Amino acid sequence: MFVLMEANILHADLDAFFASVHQRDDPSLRGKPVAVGGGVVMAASYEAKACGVRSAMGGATARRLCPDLVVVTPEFDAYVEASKAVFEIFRDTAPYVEGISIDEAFLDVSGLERISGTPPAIAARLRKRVRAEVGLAITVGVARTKHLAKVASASAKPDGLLVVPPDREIEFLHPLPVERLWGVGAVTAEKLHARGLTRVGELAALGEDELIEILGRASGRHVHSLANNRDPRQVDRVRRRRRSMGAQRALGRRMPRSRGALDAVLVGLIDKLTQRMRGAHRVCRTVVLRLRFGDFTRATRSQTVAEATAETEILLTAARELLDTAMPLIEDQGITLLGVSLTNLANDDAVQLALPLERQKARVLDATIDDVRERFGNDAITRAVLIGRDKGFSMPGLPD
DNA sequence: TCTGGGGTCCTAGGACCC
DNA sequence: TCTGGGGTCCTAGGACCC
Repeated sequence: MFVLMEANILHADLDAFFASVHQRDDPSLRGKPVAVGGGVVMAASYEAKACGVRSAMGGATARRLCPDLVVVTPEFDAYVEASKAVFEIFRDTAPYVEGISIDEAFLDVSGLERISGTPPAIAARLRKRVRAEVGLAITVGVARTKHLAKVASASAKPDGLLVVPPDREIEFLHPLPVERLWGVGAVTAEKLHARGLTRVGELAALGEDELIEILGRASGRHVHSLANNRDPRQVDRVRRRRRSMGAQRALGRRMPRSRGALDAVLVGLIDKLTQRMRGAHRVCRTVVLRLRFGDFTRATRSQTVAEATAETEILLTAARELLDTAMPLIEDQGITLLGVSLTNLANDDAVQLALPLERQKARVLDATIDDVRERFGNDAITRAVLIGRDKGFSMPGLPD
C-alpha cells in the first residue's frame, strides 16, 4: 500500500519583523516607509521595500531611493519580547517547534488533525492569533517538507498563507528561479547562471555529478536534492546547542590603525563575550579574530588554547597575540571591522569532568553530565570526581 | 546597493600519530 | 629501512542565512 505523506510542516515567518515592531508601537509610523538602523539598514518596512530599500544597504543610498524614509534606532529589547510572545503561540500550536531565528520557525503539526484540524486550518488560526495577541503580521507556508514550507512562506509574503499540496509540489517548485532554493545565494546563483541555468526545473534535469562539478561536493549534492524535491530533514525536536559566540565592531571610515585603539576595542569585545559565556555556563577552546579591510576583503586569525575556558584573561591574551600577528596586514590594508568569535564550545561541567578523564576527548566534547556518564560509565565519573577534587575542579550536580 | 551584527556549515592543506 | 594509508586536529578562507 502506498501512503502519500501529508503536508504537515508549517514555516512561520514574521513580516519585516524589526520594522513591524516599530510600526506597531508607534502608530505615526504605520503606512510609512520605515528603516531600522542608521548607518546601515537592518530591516525595512514593506513601504520602504517598495522603493527598493533593502537590509544591509547604506543609509545614504536608502534615503536617496526613498526621500520620505523614516529611520528609527533599533530597540532590541522590544524585538526579543515580541519574539518570545510569538514563540509561545508557536509552542501552544504544535508539539514540535524548531526556531530558525528570532522571527522564524518550523512547526510540525502531524497527528493534530483530530484535536486542532487540518494543517491549513491550524496555519490560518496561528496567523490570526499572532495578529490578535502580539499585533504582528506573520506569513505561513504549509507543505510536506521543510524546504517547500520555507519556499512557500517566502512566496506568500507579506501577510499571507500558502499551502503546497503533495500532488502539486513539482508544479510549484520547478518554475521558480534557482536563487529561491534555500541555500543558493549570490555566488551559487551566478555559477548556475553562467551555465545558462535559471530555473529549478533545469537543475532537476541535471545529474548529481554535473552539479557537484559546478558547485563542489556538499553544495552540489544539496542543490541536486532540493531541485529534485528531496528533503528528508525533520523538524528538530531538541534544541541544538550553540556552536560559537561572536561579537564585532564596525570601525567606520576614519579607521583607527593604532595598536592601542584596536586593543581597546578588543578588550570590550572579549569582555562582552566572556560574560555571555559564563552566563551560559559554557567554555571555548578557539579564539577567532575577524578582520575586514577598506576594500571589504576579509581575513581571520585563530588560535586554540590548551584547555577550554571562559576566563577573560586567558582569552584576551590569545586574542592579543592574534592581533599582534595581524598588525602588519592591518597597517597595510586599513581595517574597517574588528570581531572576535569564540568556537569549539563546550559545557563547563562536561569539560570539568572530561578533562581529568581524557584530554583528547575534552577538546571536542560538548555534552551534559549524563552524556559523559553514558559515554564513560559510572566508574569513570567516580574516578573523575576523585581526580577533579585533586586538581581543584568544581563539579556542579555531582556528589562530593 | 559601497556594506551591520549574529550565526551555520563546508573545504583544503599541513601536522601529527598509528 | 623505506613506504603507505587512515584518522584527527588546527588554521584559514568562503558561502550562506536572518
